Amino acid sequence: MTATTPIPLATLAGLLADATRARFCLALLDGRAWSAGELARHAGVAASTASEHLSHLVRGGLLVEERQGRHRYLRLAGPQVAQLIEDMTAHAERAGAAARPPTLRAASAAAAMAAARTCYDHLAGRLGVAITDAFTARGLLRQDAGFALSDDGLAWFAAELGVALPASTGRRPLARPCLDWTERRHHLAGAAGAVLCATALQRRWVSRIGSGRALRLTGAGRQALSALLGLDDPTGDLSASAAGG
Amino acid sequence: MTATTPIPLATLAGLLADATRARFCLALLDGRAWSAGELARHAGVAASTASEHLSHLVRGGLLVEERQGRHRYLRLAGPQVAQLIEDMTAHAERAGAAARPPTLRAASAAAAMAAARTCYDHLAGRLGVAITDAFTARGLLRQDAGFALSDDGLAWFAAELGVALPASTGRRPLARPCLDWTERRHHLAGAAGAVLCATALQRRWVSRIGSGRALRLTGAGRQALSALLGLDDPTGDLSASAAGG
DNA sequence: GCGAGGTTTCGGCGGGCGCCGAAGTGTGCG
DNA sequence: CGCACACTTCGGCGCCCGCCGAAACCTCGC
Repeated sequence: MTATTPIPLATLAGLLADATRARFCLALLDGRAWSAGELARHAGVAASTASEHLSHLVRGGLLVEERQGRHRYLRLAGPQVAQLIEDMTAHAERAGAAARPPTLRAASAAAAMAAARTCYDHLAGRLGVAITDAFTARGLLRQDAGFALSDDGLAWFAAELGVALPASTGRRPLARPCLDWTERRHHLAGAAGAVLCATALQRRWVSRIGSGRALRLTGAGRQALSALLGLDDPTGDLSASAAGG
Repeated sequence: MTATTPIPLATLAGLLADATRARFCLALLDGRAWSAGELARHAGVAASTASEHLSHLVRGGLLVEERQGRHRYLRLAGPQVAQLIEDMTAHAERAGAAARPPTLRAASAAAAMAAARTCYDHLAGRLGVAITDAFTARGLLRQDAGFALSDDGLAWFAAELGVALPASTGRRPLARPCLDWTERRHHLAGAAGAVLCATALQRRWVSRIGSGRALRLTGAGRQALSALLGLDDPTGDLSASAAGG
């Protein structure tokens, strides 16, 4: 009878408060669509359990589904949802980093993620931060009074990268900061970040490692980043070669 | 024995997934410190229940406590936490706005909140959005390639408002967009937004209504906004005087 | 030092919810 | 047309956790 008002904040948080549902959302942060079965296996639960969770997440507006034959494919509902989950992860990592088992066998996977990965539709990790720093150092991105591309930065996409940025008409900002939870600094997100990431994948500057979010920087990528942004050793591998494990 | 890895995202979300804890955090969004008893009464639970919830939230890093004599005062742990909760509220409102009882008696309180309120330490509601629009229209704020104050905008704070902006050295950005969940558009947040809100309160341009987040625009406030930003009717009251309920 | 009032700890209760396996539905392939 | 497979629905189980009241603890003021 205590039908207290639902509190939308609590309802939304409840969707992410379960470990299995959170695992689903984190997996989907790679921006691609997964089938229900893939997600179930990934999270280590029965298909029936996953099915109910996924319906729950779709109803809550965090995921969208696309049915093809006997498959049900699921994606994050959009960049805003991805941003929210990334933000929450960043906060959670900050708070929980202290009380955590220092290392598990999967440390090598974590190392690959820390070097370079996608963050929904843009670049993250040391690579993403290094690119953002290079943008800032060359005056293409200004972070002193907010976070915005300069006129030079807008021109760079057309003249140097050779791709068109979407018009700023939509609700999505051209540039926005996204907190990198391994580097604990901001990297470039928004429509410009998405264009940059898509271009890098398309031109094989980076390639996906396995089926996850981790990326490998290719030789062509190193050359391109050096030529376009004067960026050498973008993932910090050279200077870190003497670091022990 | 299925000691699945804790999943920090789920842990964080779990803190906000309970209606009572969420109510606490939403109340604390006014940026001030509440005593444990005040929060318990506000949420309608026993003091013992509140006590445990609050310890939980402090342990999780969302709240910080300050003990004075027999009182325990609680605040949000910082602007980042406030931002996260605001973001989640915005998302939740967007998703849940459809299936909601259209109106309850507290509609007048909601109306006051929609007109003008604080959002942790900056201005929100129609007032906050109108000020942000005025900034943009006068070239003080650029939203076309991100979200940043222009050089004119930086000068405005010193020359027109007559207050110093904090150096951009800290981790906190000078300007950032904050999604307004009543207007569904961005308003100005960050250090500049905080300075503006603090100045408005200090100079009595706005005053708090009761003990909540809602604000009333004073006559002095109308004059100041008109003189400084060419902004008339910042809360839309004049044009809305014929709107039925 | 004693009472009043704010806060915390402790049991105990109850509901909600995540889990599974089994059975049911729908799709694709041979 | 029937099997295989992906997914969904349905019961049932068990645990987690939020709730309360009683009692202890602490601080203040007299």
